[in-house]
Amino acid sequence: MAKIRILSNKKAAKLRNFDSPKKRRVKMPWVDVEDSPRSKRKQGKRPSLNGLHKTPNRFSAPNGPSSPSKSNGSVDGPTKPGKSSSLQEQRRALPIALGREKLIAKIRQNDVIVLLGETGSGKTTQVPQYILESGIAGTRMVAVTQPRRVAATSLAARVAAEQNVKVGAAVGYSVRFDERSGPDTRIKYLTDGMIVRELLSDPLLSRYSVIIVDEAHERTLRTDLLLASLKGIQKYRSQPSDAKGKGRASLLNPLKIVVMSATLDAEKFSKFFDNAPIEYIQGRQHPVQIFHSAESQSDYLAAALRVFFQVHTDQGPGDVLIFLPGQDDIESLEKSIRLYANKLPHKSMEVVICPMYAAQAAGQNSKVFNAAPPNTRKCILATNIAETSITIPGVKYVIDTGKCKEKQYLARETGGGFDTLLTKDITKSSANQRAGRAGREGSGVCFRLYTEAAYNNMAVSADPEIRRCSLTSSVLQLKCLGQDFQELDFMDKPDYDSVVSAYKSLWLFGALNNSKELTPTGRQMAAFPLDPCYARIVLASKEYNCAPEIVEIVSVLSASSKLFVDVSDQRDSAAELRRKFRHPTGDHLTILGVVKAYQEIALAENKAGRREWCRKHFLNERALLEARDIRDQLKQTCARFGISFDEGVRADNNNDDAVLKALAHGLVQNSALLQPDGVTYKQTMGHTTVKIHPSSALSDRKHPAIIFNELVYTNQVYARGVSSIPKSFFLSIPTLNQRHS
DNA sequence: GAGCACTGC
Repeated sequence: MAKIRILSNKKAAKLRNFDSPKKRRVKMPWVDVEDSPRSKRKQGKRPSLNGLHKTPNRFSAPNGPSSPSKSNGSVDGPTKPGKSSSLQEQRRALPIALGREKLIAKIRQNDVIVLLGETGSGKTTQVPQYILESGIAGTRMVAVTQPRRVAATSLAARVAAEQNVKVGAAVGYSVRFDERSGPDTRIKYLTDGMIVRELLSDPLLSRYSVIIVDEAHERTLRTDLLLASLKGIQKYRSQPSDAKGKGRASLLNPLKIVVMSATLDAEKFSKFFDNAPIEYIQGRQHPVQIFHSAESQSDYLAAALRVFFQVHTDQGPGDVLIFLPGQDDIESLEKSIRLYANKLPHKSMEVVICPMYAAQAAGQNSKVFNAAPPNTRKCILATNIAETSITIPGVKYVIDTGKCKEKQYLARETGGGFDTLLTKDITKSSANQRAGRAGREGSGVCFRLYTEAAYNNMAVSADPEIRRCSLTSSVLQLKCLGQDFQELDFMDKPDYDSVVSAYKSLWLFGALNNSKELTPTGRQMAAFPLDPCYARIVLASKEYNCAPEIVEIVSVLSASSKLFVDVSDQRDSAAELRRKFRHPTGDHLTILGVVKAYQEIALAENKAGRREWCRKHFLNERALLEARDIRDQLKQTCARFGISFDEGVRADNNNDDAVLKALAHGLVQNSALLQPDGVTYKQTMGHTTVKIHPSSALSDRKHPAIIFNELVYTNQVYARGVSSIPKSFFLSIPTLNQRHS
């Protein structure tokens, strides 16, 4: 069966035309593809092609070239200086250089300014240097925060080169696992998570005289937390010394804040900082011509397929980037494009399809970064990964479905909440960012598979993370600063239920006592760079004497990449190979088994051998390596609290019970009991009925009681990362009845 | 019977 997606109007399942005031008609030489035998349609899922052949697509004319404005995590400005060309010349040629003196004056006069700069304006590399060169920073440091690590490190490298110093000297960076800064460092690029960590040990950020918050429009939870804290810190540091009976504040320079953002929501930042002045910096992005669909598309996959071949057959050279919401759409579109590409006349250009999403195995997407061979067009099918984190060379055409998947935390008054992961319409800011991907190297074209009216109706930017995430970790961090989350002045108020559910979780962990005060346990938990529930598990492992095992497991769970890679066409053989790692109690001990096996291989094999072993077993080595770094970091924190690693991970499995008991301590809220139907489970705390996710080692078995890492609602509520525990374990865990002093 | 993207002294 062909897969038909109905989005809005069932009757509109027939594909509509693209219409244009300019009557821009495009011929579709591939119309005969519709004549492919029906039998072939059965092979694999792919979009409905209803009406595909009937009328040519037409796009409405753009409102002239557009220069999308959201900047991305990569280095602003030219990034490949010729060996001999002068970096200083390049600096002077940047759009921002013209306004240098004015900008310096503005920053000198104001405690806060909001800086709007388009991609390519050079704001992220130049403003810190201007501040330093003008002497505004005094003797302290300039911090530049970034949401992503790669951005922080590559920006530092660029600016160090411009200053003609080594990274770690006058210009440095600080990201997790990697710090390059020293006593001489004056400009420091760091992740927003890192500066929030610094806040915990230095609540006034006394090492800095200027904080530049870059990419503020992304509104990560940590950026919002930082902005809220900065407001208070700034007030405190500008007080006269006797105002609060403490002299300490006056010893510090007043703090200057520069908020850098995309153009769309600058007013909001300005208002938040008492109407701080807004400065605008012209960008230098190549023009991107934008076409909107004349009518809304009920089937974005079919529409994307049509438009791709339209571009492929009618337009000049240049790679095509198609934005899709998720892996299944990518795989399905890949099959369709492959099928129809084979039916093109021989003289046409070849098509190389590059799927791109985060769960891919290492190296699976390497061809995307190589230039396409002669007479070949790359077609990149990507999720949001290509929107900000990865820049793909050669892209001239963007096809934007207007959809993405977004995680949203649904807090409940009882029993904790769960995440939803649903396909949603993108935002204006995201749409502009996607279009901008066509103009990285030259002028480009973006085809939007939605109407101009739909674009105008989009939200300006995504709901800030503070309204979409669990707040448990942030509430705990603020508690360590002696602050209560709900008393802080945030740009957007968090959802009340989320705050309540965060406090409740922390109380259940014993991190807060009955008076909502931080306990010693809570302070210890906050010291771990972990989700609070995992931090609780690590602390519990001391009691049960299984810290080595727990830390291995928690490290893998905390790694950003998934341990098991998914190659959907080899799903069966992958499952077969994984069976030998499968532990009867479930996913947690299965992970431990994989880590142990990898460590044995690591002793016996060289780098290539290890990589081959991972590939053969469908394991993501990147996840294992990242987990190793996390483990080493966690061991250091453990050492501070007397958690011992002397015995190491036991070779036999007779510590399994202890491991499961420790896990249960952090996952109290994530537990469920088998229902009489023998398929679904009911939360022990809360009323949600859940199923075990099919990727779990336990999915095809029945267990009276389970604990799990997370609940995600996609088309059902699934428990992921599941282990079976004896019901009696619940008795040993702190529950609602237990009081904390 | 199925997985948007980031991040942490």
